[in-house]
Amino acid sequence: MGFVEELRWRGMLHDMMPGTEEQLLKEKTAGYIGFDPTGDSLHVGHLTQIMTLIHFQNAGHRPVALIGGATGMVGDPSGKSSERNLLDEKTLQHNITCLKNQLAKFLDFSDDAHGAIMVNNYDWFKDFRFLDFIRDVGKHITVNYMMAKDSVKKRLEGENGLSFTEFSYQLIQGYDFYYLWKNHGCALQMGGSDQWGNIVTGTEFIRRKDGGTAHALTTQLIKKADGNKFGKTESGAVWLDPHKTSPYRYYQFWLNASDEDAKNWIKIFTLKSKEEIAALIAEHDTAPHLRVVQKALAKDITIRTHTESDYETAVKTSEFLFGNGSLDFLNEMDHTAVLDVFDGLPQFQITRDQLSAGINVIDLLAACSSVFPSKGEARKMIQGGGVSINKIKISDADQLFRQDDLINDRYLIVQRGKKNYFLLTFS
RNA sequence: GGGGGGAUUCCAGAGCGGUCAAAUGGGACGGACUGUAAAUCCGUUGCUUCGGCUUCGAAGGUUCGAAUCCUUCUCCCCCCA
Repeated sequence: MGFVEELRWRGMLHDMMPGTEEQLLKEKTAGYIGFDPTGDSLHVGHLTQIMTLIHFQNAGHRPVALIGGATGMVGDPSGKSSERNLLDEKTLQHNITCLKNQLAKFLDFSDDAHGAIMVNNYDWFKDFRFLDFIRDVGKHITVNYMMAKDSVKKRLEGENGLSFTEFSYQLIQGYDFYYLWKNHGCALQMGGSDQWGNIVTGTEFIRRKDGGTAHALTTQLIKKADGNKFGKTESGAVWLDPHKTSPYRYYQFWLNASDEDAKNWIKIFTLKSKEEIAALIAEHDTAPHLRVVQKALAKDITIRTHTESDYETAVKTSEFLFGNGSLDFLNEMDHTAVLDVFDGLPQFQITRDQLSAGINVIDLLAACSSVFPSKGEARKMIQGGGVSINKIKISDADQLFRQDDLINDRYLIVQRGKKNYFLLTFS
């Protein structure tokens, strides 16, 4: 199956320039996607682009990951983002290394014909002088053309205006495409559908400057079925870096997908075949409460993002917390095993001697630990029936905890709401 | 350079000199119902030793009393040159 066809049945394809599919079927092609190194980790929002590159590579083409060391400094007006800060060289270098390591988990960066490569546009922009740029690049694209872009138009009509820096973003990205086309034979740029305008500026620039042909392909932006933004949870973005988002949380994020979302996402974020997915969905529909699609989705992505054993720990933890695992289970485990199960959950250390007089729940949760940011909030939540300790709902805001309330002689398991667990360790 | 408008609690956005910790909507969080779904309904959404305390761009001032009036400053937007 061709690359485009693959994206199509998976529901990932948004738009492409005429001739793109023909080009890809005709010969092995290099294609790129840009990533901004604004942070030291990618998050699930980037996963669509990563999957696109994986499919691209699997179809026998050469994926190019462009790290936007230069563009990241400028800020793409396509988002609602305002001006970005310049990253210093050191941070940038650090971020690039981190991103590369993450991408290397998903793509094959070996040296063969379709091995992925990674480039940084800072390399060709850092010595590009302003006068050279406006003469060699700016000359070929009219302002009229640039102003017609939706991203620009929106900002022009909006309240906040648009700085020249941001306005010039599409030229910079356009030049990237030209550079890769010229030097790496890169004939295709891919990206989210919000990148269409920027990508097309690139193909246009290539045509006007060198009379060359290049192609554009965009993918669907992922949204949740209820219209909310994909990839955000109460604790912020869901990162691929296990230190920022633990494998347990990562697993939970996918497991919590609604039925509708899971059925779409399993096509997008796993490499499972059409038949496999159809079978899973059919199975799911006969017994929706078992959530086989969510489980398959979460398993597949967790393993590919992290490791098999991370996945197993996440499942074990989930089963204990959400299943009917009794506290005896924990009491029987040794300390290290307990810590293993709770790996990835927020933990707080509290000194043991505070227990002798008994600690009030409110103090325990708001002062001794940061389960709640303030006592008032802790109290309100308890009154609202949203707090459990050791799986027992707290009904009295003045309840005291003592030595013998501890599990395994050192732990308290705090539950805020149904899904948020915290481990308090006394030492 | 000239003229005009604006800055309010996470966001958007009301706010008459007292009854404003500040309408309303969104978001977020919690509860009920469930399948750790969706939809729906309900509650909470500055801090508190529950007496109060600190908030409405910043600093001063007028008042018994100011988010609301005055002065200066900072920032933002729009229009004209």
